[in-house]
Amino acid sequence: MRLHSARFSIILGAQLRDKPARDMKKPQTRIQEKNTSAILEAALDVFSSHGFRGATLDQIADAAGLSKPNLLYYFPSKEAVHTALLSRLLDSWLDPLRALNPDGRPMDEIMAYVQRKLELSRDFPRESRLFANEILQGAPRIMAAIEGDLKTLVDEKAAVLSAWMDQGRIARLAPHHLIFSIWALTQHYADFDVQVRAVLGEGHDPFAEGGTFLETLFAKLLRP
Amino acid sequence: MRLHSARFSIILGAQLRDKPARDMKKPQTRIQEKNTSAILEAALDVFSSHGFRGATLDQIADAAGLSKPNLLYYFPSKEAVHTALLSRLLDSWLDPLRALNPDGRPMDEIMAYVQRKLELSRDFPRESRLFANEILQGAPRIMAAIEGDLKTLVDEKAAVLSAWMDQGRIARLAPHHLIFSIWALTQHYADFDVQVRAVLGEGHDPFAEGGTFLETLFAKLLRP
DNA sequence: GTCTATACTCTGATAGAC
DNA sequence: GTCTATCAGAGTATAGAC
Repeated sequence: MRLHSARFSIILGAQLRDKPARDMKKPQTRIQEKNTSAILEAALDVFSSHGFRGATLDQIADAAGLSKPNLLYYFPSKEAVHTALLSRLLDSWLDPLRALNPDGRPMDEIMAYVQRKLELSRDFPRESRLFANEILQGAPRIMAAIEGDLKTLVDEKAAVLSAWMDQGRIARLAPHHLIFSIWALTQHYADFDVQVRAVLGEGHDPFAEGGTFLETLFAKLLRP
Repeated sequence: MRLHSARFSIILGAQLRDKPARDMKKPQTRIQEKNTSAILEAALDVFSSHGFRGATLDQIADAAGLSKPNLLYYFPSKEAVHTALLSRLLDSWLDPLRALNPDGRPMDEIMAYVQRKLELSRDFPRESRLFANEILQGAPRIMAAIEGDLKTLVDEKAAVLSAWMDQGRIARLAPHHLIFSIWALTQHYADFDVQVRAVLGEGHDPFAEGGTFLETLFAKLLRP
């Protein structure tokens, strides 16, 4: 499976960076816009590598090139920064699954989904780890969205997969677990990146090799 | 795939609980032994659900039924508690892979490994999350072991898999990535437990369903 | 061995000058 | 809008009584 760095990632990248969030002050001047995104960029770095409680406003402010009170001028609290990041992320995170087309060719659609998810892991590993941190810690700030939008979307797409199975166009499998397996396999390359690289050693491109491997895996798995 | 809660888990459970760690004061009296394991039990709870920095000694001491200074009588620092947990964990964590027998029947050996890993996720989810937290945050306190023991063991077992592939006894695949896929798929059920349960809804047993799904997946994947 | 008291640092957040 | 100064609380760790 060839991962293209092209159109899809660029579009999603723009979404991940620019989509306004609910708890964010609406940017008005150019300076405000610049500072706000500097804060979110820095916060993504810090939250994704230390978790919510492990991250400090000092670290974020430093990385954003602002003073701590100045950061708190843009966001009312640490929690608000985190929420702003998560709410921007979740929506974009679901787009690849939304794009799974019930009228497409089953194999192509699923393979494209796997590929898009792997691209997300490759191009937005910090976002993946931010999400993983949140889930790992019990999803205290995101549970509603998971039980709501996420579950709704997954149920809908699981029904699509199930229909394809009924028609004998792909192998019969538990559709929800098929989706979990795509998440697990693709996100592993982002979330466990340091372990993957350490175990593979020098001279490997985990994402390229992973892409090939996953293409084979799902081809064999889905063949009716 | 039927997950048995029996012998294997009990043995590993004992290891995870009782194996002495390097940075731990050697228990001597019965009281010391009891307090030390109460601390480690409590620390596992807290570290696995909040990460290293997110965990506090207050929480751990409370959960262990001790005062904070008393906790610090048994372990010299927060870091020491964490290290004690991790070093006990890592060794036991690798046992299932060690047990992969080069002289066994390839399919049986790999399936047994998958099953054991899934049992670990089911029976020791906190340990899995402790490990995931550590890797996610860049493995600052465990990198040496990953580049050392873990890599050595994986390389060794990858060679076994590769030999089986050469003999045509299982399908040809990138052996390291095959191992990653087992880790990713089985650990997902522990690490993303709240998401899996929220998406599945009521009335599901994620681990039982996952066991069946993974058995099918690897049967199809490995068939020559 | 265990506790109370406390030292000292870090952290999130606010006040108020400019 | 941005900064310095600062507060109150939480955090790790230690001293010292018992």
